[in-house]
Amino acid sequence: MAQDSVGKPKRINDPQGMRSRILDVTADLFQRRGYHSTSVQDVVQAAGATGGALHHHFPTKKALGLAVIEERVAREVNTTAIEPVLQADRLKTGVLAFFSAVAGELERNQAVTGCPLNNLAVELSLADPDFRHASNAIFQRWVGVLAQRLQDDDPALASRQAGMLATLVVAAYSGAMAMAKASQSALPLRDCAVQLEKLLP
Amino acid sequence: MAQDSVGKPKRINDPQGMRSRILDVTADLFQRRGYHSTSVQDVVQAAGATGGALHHHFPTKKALGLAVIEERVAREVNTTAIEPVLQADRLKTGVLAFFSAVAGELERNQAVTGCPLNNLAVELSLADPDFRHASNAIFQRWVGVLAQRLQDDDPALASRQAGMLATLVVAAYSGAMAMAKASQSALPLRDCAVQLEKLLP
DNA sequence: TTAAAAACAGGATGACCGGTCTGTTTTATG
DNA sequence: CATAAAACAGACCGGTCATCCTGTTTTTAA
Repeated sequence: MAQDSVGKPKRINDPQGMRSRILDVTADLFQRRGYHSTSVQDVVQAAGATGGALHHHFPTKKALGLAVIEERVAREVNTTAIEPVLQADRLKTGVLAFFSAVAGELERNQAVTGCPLNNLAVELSLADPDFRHASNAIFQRWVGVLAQRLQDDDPALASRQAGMLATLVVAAYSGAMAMAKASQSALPLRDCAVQLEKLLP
Repeated sequence: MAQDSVGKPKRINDPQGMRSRILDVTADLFQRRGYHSTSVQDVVQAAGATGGALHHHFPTKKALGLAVIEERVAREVNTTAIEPVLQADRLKTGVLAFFSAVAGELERNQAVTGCPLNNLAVELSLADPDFRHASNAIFQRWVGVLAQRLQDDDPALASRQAGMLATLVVAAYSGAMAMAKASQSALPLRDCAVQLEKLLP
């Protein structure tokens, strides 16, 4: 019952937690509505924060968007698209598992919100060079890792060829997600997976 | 010198021309900046029109966006992506020519603005069901035409298989254009074309 | 010829946007 | 304990946004 003698603080300063929470809810809002349709007010409300707190951690909306891309989108691409592929016995197995996993999740959910990287890259690449570079860096890393894995699987595979194959995998996924978003169906993803299976070594 | 006896009209009413001009400049603005970053003021200025004229032809921004998708984007997909494929001797030839033509144009221009259908589909599919349906209809028609052409080329090809191949072609193109937009390079497009060549019959 | 509708003109409006600003509380530092 | 910096609170502001509104001109149709 008795309070600590120092009294209850009216506020708990948790800079890391606050910043992380803001990034989380912003990434979620961006995913569902996009960058331009999400206002900083929306973020403040959804995060249960204040304008002052938001401005302290992210002085501009652009800084917030950049942080979302570099810290949240990059992380999600890493955990959902890159790591599973690296852990599989072969790239082909991993890629197909990745496509299947995403398609399964889309079918479980009621709405297809698309690929976060693709969504923001398409919306923001021309709006600002910084956004473009941040998006492109993730694409490049993604393709690079897949290409490297292809060469690890088969050392005889030419580097150029591995890069082109990896590019197709990422492009097919991004495009299929755009089509899935428009059709609200996981079918494009599954269709592409079937075809990629025939092409990948 | 002398004016016509009926006098010079202060204004020329050209409803079709005005509507068409508005759609043209709006499609261009959407392509470069996207839907939400384009204001109706921007459209009015770029079209050399007035708020009244714009509101007369398109009472809301949504109506304008819908018309752009249904009349301009659909037309562009048709002329640049569908017709060349139908006119080629085989789908494979047409698809490769299409990829190559787009890549060539990207390399000639200084900026890669992406695929108009993909741009708007990704930005607007979740914003409004009407936008989504309009985008999806174009995707569906595109895939449908390619699949039909595949079956025409080879009557032995299963319908399901043709549909999946067509989906991959469209997805690879859309995704490659997103990557091209982020990297400001036509390379993703060329890479995907090389890989598709190996897969297409 | 005349009435009505269509095609425009252009200003007004209220909501909302991102950014700023001042002030208060908490925490780190010496 | 003292002091400064960091972390947050919350109001405020100028600008922009999409839409609406009232007129005026042109065209159609009767």
